Amino acid sequence: MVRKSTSKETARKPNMREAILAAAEELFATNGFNAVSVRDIAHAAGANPGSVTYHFKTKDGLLLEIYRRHCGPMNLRRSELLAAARRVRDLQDRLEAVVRAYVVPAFTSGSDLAGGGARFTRLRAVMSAEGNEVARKIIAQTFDDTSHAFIDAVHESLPHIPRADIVWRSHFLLGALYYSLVTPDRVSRLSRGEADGSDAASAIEQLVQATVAAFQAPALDQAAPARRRPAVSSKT
Amino acid sequence: MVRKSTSKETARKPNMREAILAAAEELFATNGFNAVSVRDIAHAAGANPGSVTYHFKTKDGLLLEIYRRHCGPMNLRRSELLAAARRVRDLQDRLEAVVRAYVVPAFTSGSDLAGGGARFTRLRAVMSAEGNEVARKIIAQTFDDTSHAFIDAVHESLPHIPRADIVWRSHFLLGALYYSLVTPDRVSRLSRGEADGSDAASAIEQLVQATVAAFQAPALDQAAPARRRPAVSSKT
DNA sequence: ATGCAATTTGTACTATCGTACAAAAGATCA
DNA sequence: TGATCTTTTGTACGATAGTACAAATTGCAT
Repeated sequence: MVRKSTSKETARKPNMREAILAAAEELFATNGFNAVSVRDIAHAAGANPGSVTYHFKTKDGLLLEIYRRHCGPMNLRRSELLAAARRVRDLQDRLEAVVRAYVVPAFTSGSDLAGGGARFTRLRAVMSAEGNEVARKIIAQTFDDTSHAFIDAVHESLPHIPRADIVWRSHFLLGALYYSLVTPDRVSRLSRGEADGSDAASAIEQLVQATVAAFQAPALDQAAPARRRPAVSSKT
Repeated sequence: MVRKSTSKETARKPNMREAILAAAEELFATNGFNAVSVRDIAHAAGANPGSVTYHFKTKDGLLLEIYRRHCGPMNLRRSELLAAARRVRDLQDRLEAVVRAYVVPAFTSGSDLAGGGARFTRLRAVMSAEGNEVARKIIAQTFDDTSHAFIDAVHESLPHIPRADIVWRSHFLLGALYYSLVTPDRVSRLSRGEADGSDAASAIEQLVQATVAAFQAPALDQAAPARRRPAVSSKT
């Protein structure tokens, strides 16, 4: 194949479609859907506004395509890791492996899409916060299966914990995961430089450790504010 | 100046300013900042678009005023509860009280503002996700003191845990808290009706329980070498 | 009632939004 | 090469955005 470049290095355009998708991902993930205009995206991608319409018809269509590209690979990776985690014999180790199978694909690249894992997860976090309709539909029908599989796997390792409690705690996990990707600078700031919020490896380890402990907490067998039962040492 | 507030009917339109603030809060918290127009807000408040300009000058000014009204009372309530929590003698109980002091004001009304606690927290979550500039400035200069006080209080109860770890875990707490307010329906859906995601009391108890356990997890540097970690491929 | 300041209304201006569409440019192959 | 299809460009249109501003209205002290 003969490449004729060396003229413009402003992001070679062998595939303008990809450039638009990448630019849109980044802009949506950092500024939200409505704050970003089609012209912003086109400019960031070095493309013409009309080109966005040509490839994706509408702005919603562009968002839809971003989801379509990532959901498959990420869910595939998750179920592979989850299947491997289920085969871990030690119960304690298995729980950690299960949590890791859920967390790692969200932070790292799922396939050949360059560094797209964390970016796409951040995008999902922002769309979720904005109550984006396009995203809501895709999420419910694409990720609920994965979430149920994850919850079931956790429940297998912790059969004495009610399923509802596990749902709550896995919900907290997703919230923590999202927030870590949305405002990593807050970690750096509050730790006064002792921790780097944008270091994916640290975030994963911290999140896995904290989440495993949270899952292992005693169950809330009563919704009543009648304090805890003496599961762990209590005072008087 | 003599204020004449004899009428008990405070519902109709004695204060259009308040109605606009409440409507803006609700709309921003559910749809994001950019998705809501000044006309939307005015319509929801039963006011004229020009009235918004009159009271708050700009759309940013409106958001600023929302923050101004809530930050004070919420932080006051938090420091009161935190001070009370610090006086709990039993270390285990104290940790739970400290976490509760952080969580409860975020879910419940902080002052006379009707049911505004959860709504304002949801608003903060959405603004954080959108990377809103107005919100970012206020947050950093208003909530960092409270966050540091909270982190210090947790550290007092868990002196053997490195401060950086506590920062991470309290960051996870805030993320979980935000997400619980942003998409409570997900909890109901994934639990197949066994749990009600929009029940504030349940959310608080579940979050407190899970978070206390997460804080009590062993520190990362002592946990890592001791145990064999399940193999999981991760890239940068 | 009368006057005055505070508030609400109605409207208009400019900027920018998403999107459509025709023309230009590039690619592909008989 | 010329024909045909794909992609990019440039421009335009209607809708809606934030905001300004004058006129109309209201609330209160006199």
